[in-house]
Amino acid sequence: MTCETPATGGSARDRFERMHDEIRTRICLLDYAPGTRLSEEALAAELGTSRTPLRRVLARLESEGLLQSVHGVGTFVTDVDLRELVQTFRVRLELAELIGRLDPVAPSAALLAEFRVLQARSKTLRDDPDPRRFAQINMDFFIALMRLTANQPLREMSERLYFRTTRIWLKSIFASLIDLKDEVEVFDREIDDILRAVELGDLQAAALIRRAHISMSFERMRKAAAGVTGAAVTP
Amino acid sequence: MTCETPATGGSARDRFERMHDEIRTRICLLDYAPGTRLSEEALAAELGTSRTPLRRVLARLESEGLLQSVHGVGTFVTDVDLRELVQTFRVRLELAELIGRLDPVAPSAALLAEFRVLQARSKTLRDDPDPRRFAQINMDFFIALMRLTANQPLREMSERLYFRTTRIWLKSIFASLIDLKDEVEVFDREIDDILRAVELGDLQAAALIRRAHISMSFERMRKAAAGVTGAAVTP
DNA sequence: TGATGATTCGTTGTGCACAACTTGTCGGGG
DNA sequence: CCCCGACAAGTTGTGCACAACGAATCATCA
Repeated sequence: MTCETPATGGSARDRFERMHDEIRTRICLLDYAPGTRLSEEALAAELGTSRTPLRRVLARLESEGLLQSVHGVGTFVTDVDLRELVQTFRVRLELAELIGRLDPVAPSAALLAEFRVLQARSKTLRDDPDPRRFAQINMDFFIALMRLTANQPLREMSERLYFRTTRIWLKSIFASLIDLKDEVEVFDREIDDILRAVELGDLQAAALIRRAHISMSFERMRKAAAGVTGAAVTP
Repeated sequence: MTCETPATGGSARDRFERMHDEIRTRICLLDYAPGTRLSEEALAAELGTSRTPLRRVLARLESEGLLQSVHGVGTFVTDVDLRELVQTFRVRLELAELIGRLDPVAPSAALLAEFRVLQARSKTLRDDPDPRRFAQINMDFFIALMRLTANQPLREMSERLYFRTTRIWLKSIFASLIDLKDEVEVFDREIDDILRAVELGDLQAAALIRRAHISMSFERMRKAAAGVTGAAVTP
C-alpha cells in the first residue's frame, strides 16, 4: 500500500526525518484523527523498523503537540481546544506578517515555478474539490511561503504553529461546518493575490495578504463553530 | 556531589523534565561550553538512570538546538554562529513586544512578590558581581516575565529562542568582551523600569522596555565582538 | 621519509526482553 | 442489586547487549 520506500536507506537522521514527516502528514491530513490511538508495535512494523527509533519520532511529535503518550495506556493524537486555537492563531497572524519583514529573500526561479504549479493545482481543485487534496496543496503552499524568508528560527516557529492547528481547519471542512467549495474558491484567490505580490517583489505585501487570509479563515471557522455549539449542545 | 535528588521519584514525565531542565541549565550556564562532548554513559550514571531515558532527553535538547549528535562520534554542545544569532534576536525582539500585546494577564500578588525578590537579588549582584549568578538571575527574570502572558504558544516560542542564545551573551561576559559590572548595572535598571510598569498594570509598556533592552544588549554584544574579530583574525 | 591502508577503539543507533503501569473484567460480599 | 477488591490483558517506559559507524593509530610499502 505505502509506496515511498518507508523503511531502509540513508542515514539514521534521514530515516528519522522520513518517519517524522510521514506520521505528521497522516495526523495533519486526518488519516489519524484526534483521539486515535497509535500502536507503537504496529507502526514500527509498518515502517520496517523497531519500537526504539519509532519512539524517538513519537517523542518528537509529542513535543510538537501532535501526540500525547500516557504510561500504560497508549499514545493518542491530540485535539486542540478552542482556547489553544485562539492563542495559536493570534501568534500565527503576527508571524505571518514577520515573514515579509524579517530577512525576506527574492524568490528563485525554481521557487516561482513551484508557486505557479501550486496555482495550477489549485485551479484543478476548483473543478474537483476534495478535502484531502485541498489540505495537501494548502500544506505545500505554506511550505513554499516559508521559503520567502531566510530567517530560520522564524520558519521553525511558523511551521510548528501551522502543523499544530491546520488539522482543525480540515476537520471543520470534513464536518461540513464550513463549505468546501467556498474555501477552495477563497484559497484560489489567495494564491493569485500572493503570487502577484511575489512576482512584483513586494514580499511585505505578500505577507500582509497572507496574514489577512489567515485571519479571515479563522474568523469563518470560529463563526461556524460558534453557530453549532450554540445550537446543539451534546446530543 | 549533586544534591537535588537527580534520579528517582515522580512519574517518568517528571524524571524527564528534571533531567531536561538540569542539562539545559548546565548548557546555558556554560558548565558545558559549546563544543563539549557529552558522554551518554557517564551522564546516565550521574543522573541515576540508563542510556535509554537519557537519550530521550538528549534528543529533545537536540531538537531545541542545544546539542548535536553524530553517529559514531559523540553528542556535542552546539555553538551559535553570528548569522543564526542575528536572525534569532530579530525574532526575539518581536516576540518580546508581543508578550505585552497578546493575552496579557495582570500579575498575581505572588508573581509581583517574585519580581521584587528578583529585584533584591539584582541589588546584591551589584555588590558582588558573579557571571554565573548573574546568568541564573537573568534566567529567572525571563521566566517570570513569561508569566505576564497567558498565551502558551507565545511563551513556548520565546523560551525556545531565549535558551538557544542566552549562553552566547554569557560567553561574551566570560571572555570579557563586554564588561560584567556594566551589564549588571544595566540589568538592575531594567528590572526597576519593568517592575514600575508592571506595578502600574501597563504590561504593554513593560514589554516595550524589555524589547528595548534586548535590542541594546544585543547591540553592545555585536559591537564588542566586531571589535575583536576585526582586530585579531585567527592567530 | 612520506603516504597509504588495515585495524582497533570508542561512540551513537537498534532490537529485544522485561518492568511499571492503567484499564476493564470477573467474582464475592453486603 | 450495588459495591468493592483482586486479577488479567495490553500498553508505555527501562535496561542491556549488540550492530553500525567514524576517527585515530600503527604497520607496511614505495
